[in-house]
Amino acid sequence: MPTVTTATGAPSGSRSLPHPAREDIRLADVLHALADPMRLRIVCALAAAEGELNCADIELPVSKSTCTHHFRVLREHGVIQQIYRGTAKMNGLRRADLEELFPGLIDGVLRAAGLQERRLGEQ
Amino acid sequence: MPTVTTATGAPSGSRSLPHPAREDIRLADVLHALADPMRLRIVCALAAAEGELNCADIELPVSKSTCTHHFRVLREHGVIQQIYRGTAKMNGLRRADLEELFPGLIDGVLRAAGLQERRLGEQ
DNA sequence: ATCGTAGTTTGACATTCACCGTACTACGAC
DNA sequence: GTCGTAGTACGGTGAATGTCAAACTACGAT
Repeated sequence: MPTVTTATGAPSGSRSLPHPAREDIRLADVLHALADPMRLRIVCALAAAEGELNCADIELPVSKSTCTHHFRVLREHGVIQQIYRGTAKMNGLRRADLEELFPGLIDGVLRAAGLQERRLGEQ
Repeated sequence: MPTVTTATGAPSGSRSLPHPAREDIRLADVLHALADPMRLRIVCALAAAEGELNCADIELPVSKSTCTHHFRVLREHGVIQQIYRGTAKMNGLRRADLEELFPGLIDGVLRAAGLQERRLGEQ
């Protein structure tokens, strides 16, 4: 048998990743996704790099599988979008969708994260 | 032996509740505290009522003990402050502290919650 | 002193979470 | 084809979470 069939029947060769539609994104889910230091770092890094980053560009003090886990949480809760680009997986903030649903929220969180880092770093 | 001694040695008759100092409040903790539909409702209610509310003023579809739990999470993570006033326990948002640490954050969350409620309610 | 009201505490339970290591898959380059 | 690299999937572990019911405590009113 070929090794190609995926459980979901999705075509192999264009690995697709499920993203919630904009209208299915919930505030509590977004907050939950952001309520983890690791994921907060990821989101800050994505925001800082205006464009897309691959997973390895953000070095985190956790294992590869844990890293995958955090990126998936962010994607499934609607905070980032991920697409395969060759062998890499590029990640980007869903700024437009989040801004439309919860205007100002992400910027507020990012700003708060920056302020806290400065405060704790210099103390 | 009298029944009055509390485990912590706190004087009975002025039941005291531990609150984190402002500088100990962490963004991830605040987001985590807000990342629950029940607690979001509590916070919205407290924000709407400019002053203090006792626990029972916010009716939630959960048991009394679960309610206690959620209020404690909010307090221990620095989102609300609670004080005993006779037989009632009054709750208030720690607006000033949060505003100083994370300016605009709470308002952003509250606004997002309002927008989402309107969006989901009318659809 | 007794009672009702408001909220706590405890213990339990099912679920979820963050984390890991190992085995695996998909892709590009050689 | 074969190999290396990037990331996934699986299985597991210990801790935290949201929930409840039942017994309890503190306070004010009667």
